[in-house]
Amino acid sequence: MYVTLIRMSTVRGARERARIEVTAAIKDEARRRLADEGAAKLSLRAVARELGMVSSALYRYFPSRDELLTALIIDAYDSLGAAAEAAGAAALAAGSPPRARWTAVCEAFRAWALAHPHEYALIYGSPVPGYSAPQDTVVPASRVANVLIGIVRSAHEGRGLALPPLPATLRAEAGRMTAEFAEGLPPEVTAALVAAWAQLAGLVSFELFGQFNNVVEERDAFFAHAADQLAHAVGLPALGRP
Amino acid sequence: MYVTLIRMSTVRGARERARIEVTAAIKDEARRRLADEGAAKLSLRAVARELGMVSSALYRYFPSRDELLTALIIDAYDSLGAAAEAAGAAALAAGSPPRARWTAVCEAFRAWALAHPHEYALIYGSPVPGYSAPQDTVVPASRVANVLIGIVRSAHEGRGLALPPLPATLRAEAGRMTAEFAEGLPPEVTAALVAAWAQLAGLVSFELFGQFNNVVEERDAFFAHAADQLAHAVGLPALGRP
DNA sequence: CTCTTTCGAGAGCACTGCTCTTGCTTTGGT
DNA sequence: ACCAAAGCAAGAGCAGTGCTCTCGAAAGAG
Repeated sequence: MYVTLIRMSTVRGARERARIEVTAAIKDEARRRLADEGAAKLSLRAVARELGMVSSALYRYFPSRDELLTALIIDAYDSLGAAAEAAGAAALAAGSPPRARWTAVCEAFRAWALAHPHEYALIYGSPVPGYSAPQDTVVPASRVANVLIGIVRSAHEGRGLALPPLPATLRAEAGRMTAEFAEGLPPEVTAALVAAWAQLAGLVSFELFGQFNNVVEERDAFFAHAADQLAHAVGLPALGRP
Repeated sequence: MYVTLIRMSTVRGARERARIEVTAAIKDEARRRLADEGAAKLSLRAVARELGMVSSALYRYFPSRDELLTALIIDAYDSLGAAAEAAGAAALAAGSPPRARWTAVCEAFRAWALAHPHEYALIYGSPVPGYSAPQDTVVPASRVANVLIGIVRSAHEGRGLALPPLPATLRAEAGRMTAEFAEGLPPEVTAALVAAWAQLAGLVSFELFGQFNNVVEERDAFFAHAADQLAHAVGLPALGRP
């Protein structure tokens, strides 16, 4: 059994090695074309042409165009999640207080989105196919959220966060959400956290999708302030008062 | 000149009448197919087929598929804007205080989105074509924002809204935004309002695009609370204290 | 009644996702 | 070392797409 696991993760032969390489090459080329012209115009034939193979050969690696897009979505979630985790870890290593760590992660989120607009659109824009959310995407999708949860949790463990009580209609739901993925947090904080997560994406989406054109000019300063207000909304204490 | 204006708005002859009717029929059928299968799968040929005409004839009415989509986008903005305006006017007529009017408009926004998911995705999701935002869309696009601005402005004129001061980096920008489309509001409120507008869309988008699947179950209660918190963030006083 | 504009129909081009069949190469068991 | 099995690339082909062009008929203007 142990040996089997080892052999599963190692490269068995030239054939499997080639398959891995070709799969990666397809995804790379697809990502390049995605960055150039967006998901709508991503065509399997063009990817195959660019790779010097015929389009039908590509179906040995991805059973359909949607499956290729799903693979790109998972990679995008992982890339964005890694960026958020790195920003959180760096801020933690620098000894920043929770609120500064929160805004650092928000800034990293936005920076990644600005650097990979089409990949961001792929994951946080409108779902391109018949909006199928395969189970493979839920784990990578939760990485960003988990970073934010971790920051708020450490702040709560440190000095205790308090927010106004929830309306009666939301108390059970907030308790359930807390038990499910934010154990230890006050239910009010969990509810605020989930909302802040969506609101963060709303801010970035509006900037990226042109909704802020002719409205917001100083994007950096505007986002920094909005992210700080988001931190306030989840109960993180303001900086300056230790 | 007066006669000319009259004749511009009236129907000149059978030919123009037919053109208007056919144009409307094309948009209706396109909207129907959009609601069924989404913008990605909307095909001119299918629309023409359903209307009993040949695809090339459709190009007499819309020069390209993207132009048809743009027309649908404008209509969607107008429909959503009308829904928001109606909700705001109804709450005003009922004598509701600003904070209740704010949440009423937010609820109307969400209700419209849930009722027209693909049209919502068209305007607030990722831009489908080469992300062209024609100038024709900016006026209808601002209707929702104007309703929210109006509510906050009336609240400010009533008793004066106050929010913590802005960071220095944002003061000039907030002043510019205020002068441009929110005359009379404190700059801090204008900045919070623009952020809240994007955050509102973020909340709705997350629900609609499946990001809340397996996370938020009680969507109605969750959104109601989040919208209320948004009202708090722009400085609207809480209910219960007149 | 003419002449011009407008419109629908059809053919056609270049492209797409996807399937199926045909051979070639690598692999794993005997 | 051999040989069947599996994996693979290539090509042809199907149904569909956006869009262009030409042609004949209908409607409006003079």
